[in-house]
Formats: sequence, structure tokens, C-alpha cells
Amino acid sequence: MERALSGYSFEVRRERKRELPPLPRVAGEVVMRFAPNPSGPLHLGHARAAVLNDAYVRRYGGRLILRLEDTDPARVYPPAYEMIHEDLRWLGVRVHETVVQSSRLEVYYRHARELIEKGHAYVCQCSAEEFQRLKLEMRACEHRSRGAEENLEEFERMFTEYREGEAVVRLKTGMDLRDPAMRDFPIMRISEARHPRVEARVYPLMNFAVAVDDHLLGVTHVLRGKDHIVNTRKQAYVYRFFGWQMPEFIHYGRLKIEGVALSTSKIREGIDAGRYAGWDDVALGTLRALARRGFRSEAVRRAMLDVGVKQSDISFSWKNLFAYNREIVEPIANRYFFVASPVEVVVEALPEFSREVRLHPDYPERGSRRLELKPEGGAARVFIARSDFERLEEGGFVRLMEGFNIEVLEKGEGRVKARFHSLELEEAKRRRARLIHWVPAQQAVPVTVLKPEGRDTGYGEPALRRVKADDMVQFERYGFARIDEAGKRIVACYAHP
RNA sequence: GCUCCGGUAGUGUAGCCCGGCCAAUCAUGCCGGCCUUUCGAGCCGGCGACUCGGGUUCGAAUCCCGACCGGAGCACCA
Repeated sequence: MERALSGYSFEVRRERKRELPPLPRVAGEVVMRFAPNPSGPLHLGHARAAVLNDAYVRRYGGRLILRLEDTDPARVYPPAYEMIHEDLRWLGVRVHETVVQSSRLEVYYRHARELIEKGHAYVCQCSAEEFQRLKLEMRACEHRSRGAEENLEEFERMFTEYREGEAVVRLKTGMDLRDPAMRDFPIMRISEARHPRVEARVYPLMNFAVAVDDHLLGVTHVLRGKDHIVNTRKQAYVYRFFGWQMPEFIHYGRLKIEGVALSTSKIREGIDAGRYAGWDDVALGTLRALARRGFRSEAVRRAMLDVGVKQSDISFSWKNLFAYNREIVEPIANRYFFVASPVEVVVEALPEFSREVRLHPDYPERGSRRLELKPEGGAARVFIARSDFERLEEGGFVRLMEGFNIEVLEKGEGRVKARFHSLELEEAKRRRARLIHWVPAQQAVPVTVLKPEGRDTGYGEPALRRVKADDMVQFERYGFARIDEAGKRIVACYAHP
């Protein structure tokens, strides 16, 4: 009884400790949004925004809006619209509503006109360089003092006459503001790049579209990275000019992720150049690459949840993700032997050997695999991993796991001659012998393991012929991997130790 | 340079708003032990931190000031 109670309070405490800090000023329904740019599929960096927004929405019983921000036609990658949906489904993020900004251009035009009419915005024909100079000198250009009527006409000419770069709409925030970035920043521009979804040439800039949408869609809380802090201040001007109430903003710090490629534009270049096989190349930090390696979305979610919403910058801990994934995958992954960079060992004086070994040590009901050797001319051939070969010494004693003990007679370059010693594990333990995994040479299955750093090739045990694509396995003393291609040759994607 | 943030164990995180219950949480890592067979899985146990210096206070990880360190933004991208 006492034990049960203490166990219970421990669980409760654990749960509470894992919770995110509450959202500020919650009144009524919580509406949040996840707003990626459809320039490619989602990666680990997006996962944080998606998971955290989703977690808060679930916690408060609110709604999550997926907003595809495709107002820069040059950066749109058409397949991304669908890929983002797939990735979110995989992540278990519940989207209540999807909006695509390119379908809402009229909304932005209407609001831009309204600001122009009210004298809060004007069409500016300065070049970017010219304006930058004026901005730093805190001087207004000639266009700033134009009347609303004339500005409206100029605005219409942006749709017909002006070319890209010839005119923008600027918000009249003030040319004497302390922060140069705030001074009359642009809200609409012309882009002549072809948009895959709409025919248009005038597009809103992010800070305008975001503010208008967040307000119109009823967003109550915006959770995003702190690289948007300046944008929040810009967006505050839009809210002020319209007389709208601002949502609550929470900015989390940068998440440094090492070891995988994340930049969508660089990945795209890499794919085009043939350096990556595709968006799910195991060297990438895309969610589809992680899924291909056998990472479960629950592990990714948990890693993101405990990274949290702190504003200080942090580095992503792969080890933590590995540990979370291992917890999920360990019970389901059957065990097999795989030797990387194989080296042949000839074992002399071996009697016929055959043994049934469990597919998983903790679950006998899952069945077994057979390890067997038929000596030819009194000797049998097995493969061991190069890394184990290197630690072998002549006269040494090792145990082939789940098999038997051998003595090393001769160690040549890439070849070992050994002699069968005994069958019993106890003998190996008594001698503190190393236990190494191995593969019978006769029916060895060629295996390639794709890893972020490269690939390992070698042989797997015969039972591997029975695995199916998408199975999660543990190659003993090597690591967890997902079977990518099954059959006579196996391709696996490495997850983690 | 200007503007704005942040600094808790090896790593990530809780606590900081509303000072005491914090010789500081949880996870991971590391070390040790266990396991009819993973020096690389699993189980059990242990180790390990409030950046520094002042101040306020009976009392500070928590409030204030400074230093140091780190980061973000300063696009007709998002």
C-alpha cells in the first residue's frame, strides 16, 4: 500500500515537471498558428515550432492554424505544400485549419489600400539603395508627403505599369525612429517571378501579411523563434494603425543543430547537384530523413518538448533524442548480427554447429533465428567486423557470441586462422574473453548501412533474409537501424547506438 | 557600430514573475554493479550545476547594479 502510494505521487510529480510554462493571459479560446514557408519539407528546426504550438493548443483545448507563407514566389517549391501536410501528420500535429497566403492576396490589397487612404502608408519609388541612405540619414523622400488620392493611383500602377523594384508601399512609421530597421519599412512589393499557384505581381511582405492574417484569423498567441523579435515590433505598427489588439507573443531561442544539413535552399542545391539522394537522404535533418532512419515521431516530440520555450540559445542534444527513441524502439527491434567491413576467420577443428537464438532476449514468444556452420574439410568460415579483427591477437581467446570459443592461431592482413576451443559460455567468462558478433560465411547476406557520415558495407546473418522493409532492427554491438530495402541484399538506415 | 535578448551539472531542462519548503527537478551522459551471452541493449546504484563581483534583505538561483561571456536583428526573404 505504502509502495503503491509513493509510486503514485512520484508519477504525478514527474508529469508536472515535464509541463511547459503556461501561456500568458489566456482568456477564451486559444488560437495559435504554425506558419512555414513552402520552400521544402519540414526539418528538425520546424519541428520545434510545430510541436510546441500543437502542445499548447492541446493543453488549452484551442485551435491550430497551419498557414503556408508563400508570398515570395521565388522561394516556393510546389511539392512542399503537400510535403508539409505529410510531415505534420507524421509528427502527430493536429491542424484545425489551413490557409495559404497566396489565396488571400485580395485581403492584403484591401488592407493596404485602407492604410493608404488613412495616410498611414505611401507608395515609394526610391530604389532600395536610395532609401537605405535616406533611412540612415533620417530623411524623408519626396514620395512620403504625397496625398492619399495620388498614392492610391500609384498603388494601382504597381499592378500594371511599374516593374519589379520600381515601387513599394511603405508604412509611415517615422523616419526619426531610434531603430533604423523600423523607419518606414515596406509592406508591399512587386515580384515578377512566376508563382506556382496564382497569377500576380504585387505581394505583401511578411510583416504585413503576418499581422493582417494573425488578426483576421483570430490568433491569440504567437509562439515563434526570437529571430522574429524585431518583426514583432514591426508588426506592432500594423496593429496600431488598424487599431487592432495584438496577440501575445512568445519567442524562444535559437536551437543549434549539428551534424545534419538543415538549410532548405542548400539541401535543394545538394539534391540538384546529386550530393543528396533526395529529401529523405539520411544525411539530412528533414523529418522524412529521420523517419527513414527509424526515428519515431514521439521521440522527436519529446525532445522538442523538453527543449522548451526558453529564450536563451541552446544546442540540440542528439544523445537525448537517441535515448528517447531507443526507449520506444528497443522493445520492438529484433536482434541480428551484422559485421561491418568483414574479415574472414577460418575456424579449424569445428564440429558441426547449430543453435537457435532468440530474436529478442526479452520476448521468447517472438521466435528465434538459427545460427549454423557446416565445416568443410574440418574447417568453417565466419566473418567478423574489422573493428573486432583489429583487436585480435595471435594466441588470443575470444567467444563468438551465442556460439563458441576460439583460439587465434594466425592473424594475417585481412585473414585469421583460428581453432575451435570450447562451446561453453562459462569458459569464456572465466577467461574474461571478449564476446564478439559474427556471421557464417556460407549464407552471409550482403548488407549496406546508410549513415549520416557515410555508409558501412558488410554481411548479415542468414536470418536477415526474413526481415521486411520498414522493420526496426538492432544490429548487436552496432546500433539500431531501419530496414530500407529487404531481400537478398539488404539496405538499412542507421538510427543511433 | 546601433537596437534588443539571454547566461542552472558534460548536454538539454525545471525553479526565477510572487525571495525562505532548493545542500536545487527531470532526462541524457559519465562511473560502478547486475544480466543462460550486446567492452555498444536492458536493469539497479552513484557522480555532477545556480558565470563572476558588489548591493538590498533576518534570508537570493530567485530582486537591483556592474563586469564577463553568448546570441538575435539592422532585406523590396520568411
